[in-house]
Amino acid sequence: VSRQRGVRIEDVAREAGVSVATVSRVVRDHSDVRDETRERVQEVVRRLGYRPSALARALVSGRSRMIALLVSDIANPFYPQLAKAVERQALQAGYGLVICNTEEDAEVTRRHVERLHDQGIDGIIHASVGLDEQAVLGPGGATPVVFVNRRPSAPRANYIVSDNRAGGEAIGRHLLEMGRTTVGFVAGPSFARNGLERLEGLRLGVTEGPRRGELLVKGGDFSRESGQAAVREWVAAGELPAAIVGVNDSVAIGVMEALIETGRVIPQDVAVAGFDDIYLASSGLIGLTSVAQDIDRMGARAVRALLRSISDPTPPLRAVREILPTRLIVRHSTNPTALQADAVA
Amino acid sequence: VSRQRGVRIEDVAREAGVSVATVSRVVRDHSDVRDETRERVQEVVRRLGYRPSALARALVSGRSRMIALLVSDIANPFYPQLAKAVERQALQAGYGLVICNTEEDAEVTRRHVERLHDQGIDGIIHASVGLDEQAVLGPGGATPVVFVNRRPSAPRANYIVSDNRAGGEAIGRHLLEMGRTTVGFVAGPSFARNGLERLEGLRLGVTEGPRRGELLVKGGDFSRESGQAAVREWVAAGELPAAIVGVNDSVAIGVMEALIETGRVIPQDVAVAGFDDIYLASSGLIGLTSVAQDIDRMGARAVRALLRSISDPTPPLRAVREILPTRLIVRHSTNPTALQADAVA
DNA sequence: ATGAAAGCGCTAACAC
DNA sequence: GTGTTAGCGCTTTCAT
Repeated sequence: VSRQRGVRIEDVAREAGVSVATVSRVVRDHSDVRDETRERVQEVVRRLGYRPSALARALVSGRSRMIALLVSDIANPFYPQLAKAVERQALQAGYGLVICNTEEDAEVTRRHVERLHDQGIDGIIHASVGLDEQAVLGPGGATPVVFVNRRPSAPRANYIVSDNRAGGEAIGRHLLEMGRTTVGFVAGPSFARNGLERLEGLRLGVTEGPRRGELLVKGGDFSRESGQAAVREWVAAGELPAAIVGVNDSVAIGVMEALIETGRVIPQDVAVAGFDDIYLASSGLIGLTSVAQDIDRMGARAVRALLRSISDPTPPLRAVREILPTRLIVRHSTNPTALQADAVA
Repeated sequence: VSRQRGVRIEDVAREAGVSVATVSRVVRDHSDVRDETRERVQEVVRRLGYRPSALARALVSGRSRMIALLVSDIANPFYPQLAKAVERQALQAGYGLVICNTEEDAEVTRRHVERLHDQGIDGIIHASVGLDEQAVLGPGGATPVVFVNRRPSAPRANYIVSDNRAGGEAIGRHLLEMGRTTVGFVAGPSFARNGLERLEGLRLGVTEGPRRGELLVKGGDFSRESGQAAVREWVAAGELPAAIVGVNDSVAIGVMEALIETGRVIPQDVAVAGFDDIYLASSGLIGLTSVAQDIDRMGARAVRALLRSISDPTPPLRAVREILPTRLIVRHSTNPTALQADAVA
């Protein structure tokens, strides 16, 4: 009936002349096994090529050693980098990683979470929480969740996010320094807190600093298209700002595209900046000024925090709440004299 | 001892006044259940919020309803798109998807495959087979594998790839038509068959057509950096071709970067083209001529083929071998008169 | 230090 | 149609 009639623990036990309990102890590095016995068992394990069934282990132990990463859209260049960081850290801790696309849809998230729960997932890292916060926090109540990238609204939830506010402020001040007094912001959807925080910071930088500027905001999502659309609307209305900031680099690239298309020169006519510092931002073809996040650190810390709350079943007294520093990378799109490739400010 | 003391099938059975077997039949939509009984059980299932444990099911049935997608590097923009296509199709069939980064490293692949096997994975789609072909085909011998994107060397393996040869040929002919007679190709690693096929096709298009050109080849990998390096070497040697083709779009973008950096104008001085037609190729900032693959179809077919060979344990008489058509998308990087955004040739 | 035995939650014969 | 039962492969008390 079974499909993978491989070597079972029982086979090892028989061959080594010990009980299954002893074999189990050996393969799990449990102490309380005489060295001689241990070596004999290990030899048999090697010889027979025994591999414990993760399935059976998970069933009996209640731990699958699998965690999940939820992202809105893996095709958004920011997420693959995060995914790699998370995978690396997870594998190192002996955990497998499942990546799920939520498509910013609470129902899709709910289905994923349900399936993951059925599969005995040990924990979830959600990088794109939005309308689906309840879907991930609610049902599998017991399953630990750590939010990254976007801050959740639940008061006791764990999160590790970047200092988007400081990043926005840095961009704002930088733009003023470059002599731009009207600054446009192409925002993200209102359910994404990182976008709101970026706007908040930008507003601070533009309107509260020693020099003052004016801030124009247009709604959008995280796509190139919404960057293009915003520019076209501004152009049509005859009120194109002297600088435009996208809620992320994709949007900023869309902004650049539409500007070029309408004959503007970047940055002479309009300066452009974004957030995330995706790999392509540094390309000589684009040279986009951007606020870089420490993705590796975010991923690594998230995994650590998650594994901690998995192994410690008691609800911790205080939730994990970390805000990682960001740094502004100034490139050609805001400063024509910036080094072609990479100038760190 | 157990962690998720949820509702068990036994609870449902007791509450509904039937045996666990009957409940099992109902939740699996098995026939041979009286309508009245079925409804009563369903009501209890709903009321108690019973969800079958995928773990227990997998253990006893030998099917985890999980498949894996292996890619060399999820940060390469081609793969996320493929991953989405595969995920969509898998979910629709009731399967979960695990994505693993092989880093082009056979040992990494081996570890992934081992872990997946331990977890009872039902099948594997490998999108980046290279030196790790044995690692994925060998040990879990029983686990079905379908290769996509890169063709495997094993004679009886299943694969679904694009017609890279035809794509290369199309680029070659197009470049000759645009008056370029010396064409450079920045190749991929020799273990990646898609790269070899692209070169083969390009050679055909450049040297065998009605018009003749000269082909120069430089080694590289699939990264932007190798595109840059190739250009720099050609420049240093004073033998920069009139057109350069990258083994993929990332390489082509690297080529463009280095050309710009050395003061060349694209396409007047040097025309550039690539493969994959990643999302960014169509950007007005880049406008890269590229050979597009039908990624959605590739993903969908791969999943279907995989699920077929999962459900039919008998080794099929003939392996699945499909070659999907590609199409050349001409943009500004080879044809200055091409429409800014998207011109399909 | 080691073994025996009781499950983990479910499916699949096989009986009725 | 429905119930009984024997596992799937392992971990984990509890004895010894």
